[in-house]
Amino acid sequence: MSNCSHCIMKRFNALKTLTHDELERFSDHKTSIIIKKGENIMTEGNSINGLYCIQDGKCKLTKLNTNGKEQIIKFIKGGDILGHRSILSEEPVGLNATALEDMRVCFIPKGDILESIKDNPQFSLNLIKNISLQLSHANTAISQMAQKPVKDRLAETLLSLEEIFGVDNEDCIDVILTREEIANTIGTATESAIRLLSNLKKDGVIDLLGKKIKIINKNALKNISEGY
Amino acid sequence: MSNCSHCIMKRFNALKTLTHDELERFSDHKTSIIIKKGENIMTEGNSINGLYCIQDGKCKLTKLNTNGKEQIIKFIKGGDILGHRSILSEEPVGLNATALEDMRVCFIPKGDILESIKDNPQFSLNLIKNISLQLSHANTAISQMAQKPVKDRLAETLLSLEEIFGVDNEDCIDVILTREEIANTIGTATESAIRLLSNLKKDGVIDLLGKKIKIINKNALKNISEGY
DNA sequence: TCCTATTTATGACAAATATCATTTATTTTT
DNA sequence: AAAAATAAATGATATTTGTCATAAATAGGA
Repeated sequence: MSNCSHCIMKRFNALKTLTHDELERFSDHKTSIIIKKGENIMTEGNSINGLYCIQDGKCKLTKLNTNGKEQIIKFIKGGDILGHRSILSEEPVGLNATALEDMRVCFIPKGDILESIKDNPQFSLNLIKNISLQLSHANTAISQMAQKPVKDRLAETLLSLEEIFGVDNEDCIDVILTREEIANTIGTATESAIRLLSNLKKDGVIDLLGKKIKIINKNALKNISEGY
Repeated sequence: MSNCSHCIMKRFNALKTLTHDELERFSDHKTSIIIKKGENIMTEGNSINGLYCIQDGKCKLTKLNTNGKEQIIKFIKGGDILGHRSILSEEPVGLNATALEDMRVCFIPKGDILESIKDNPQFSLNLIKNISLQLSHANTAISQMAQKPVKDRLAETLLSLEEIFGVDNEDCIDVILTREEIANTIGTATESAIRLLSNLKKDGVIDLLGKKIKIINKNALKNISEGY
């Protein structure tokens, strides 16, 4: 099994402040998991007893509404970590993490994480910063959901998806989402999302190649996202 | 000037884990401030060099949208703290904190807070829990903004306002908000908020006494907030 | 206390968005 | 490769929500 000391994860996030000894301890206790597309890494309301390091693959963090609708809160990719909020706050997981494609994930038991939090102030500070940043993004999202029309939110979401996942060799946003998932991200009906995507294509702002989306005019998209 | 050791604040929040010595240190360095209705305690984008303890009074945390609209993210009252997120994440303040009425606030310099964070793991853990809880609430808010109609969100907000501020001696929700502020909380036009409030009154679910709002049928309101 | 400014309220209408129905395209299964 | 299932696209229509206009009520200042 691979060793945490050499893992790409430690280039990212809070993990980069871990010492060699801490990484060795993680290595000894970690388990590697394969999550198939559509499966959950974590499930809303469940308790969790460790930290997940995403080696490879993408997932969506969702919340099920009282009306049965799924809201996508955030996207996660290789190099991200999951579960630290729940460990720190000692509360159940608040979101579902569902694989958008097959994933490789490492699980590090809670005990090891807590030990590093106790011993390594820089590590815990970085975890706090991570959560703070998420809160800051969430507040922005509340504001935009509440006050921007669907078209603006779609434009914003497309820009943000390209930001997060980058582009493939055909310059398409490098993530495969159904139209329903896009709708569940911006908070609208699937048909509305489809219609607005078609309009953006007609206006030459984006191109649609099956499920793949290519941003053609990023400036136009930025303007739309700001209501122009 | 009053002493932190005897302050009501230490019954609440993260501050309850502070030692007597820490509180004495806070006492020596703290300043008391009066914030007049309409004034800002903190302003979006500004940096901050301490923690605010709300002794008395209410304020709103808002975000100004690119389209110039104000979104109310959260309400704050006596016993709450402000600014800890910014201190921990070493980032500018993300929200405006504007007094809804005259307020008494204590300011504790950043240095003292950071010292306690370093020395007192329980204190920093409680700060983290506070931020985590806020994140959890924010995610719920995103989901509801995105997927619930305005009427449901209004019902939800009224229940939540009563939860936060309690009721006065006439059983009215104990906070004075303009209709515009209510609209900016649920993310709708002022006229829409007014209309829906009128409807709720007509249906006997709430009563409107000037700016004061009394919840008459809490169950009906709960049902509305869940889409029934 | 009166005057003025702001806030609340309500109607009329316009725009945005959702829902339903149907067709076409794509993916998955057999 | 064909059949079945799922997803995407689009039109028609209903509903929700926003905007503008105006009147009534309330609050704040001279």
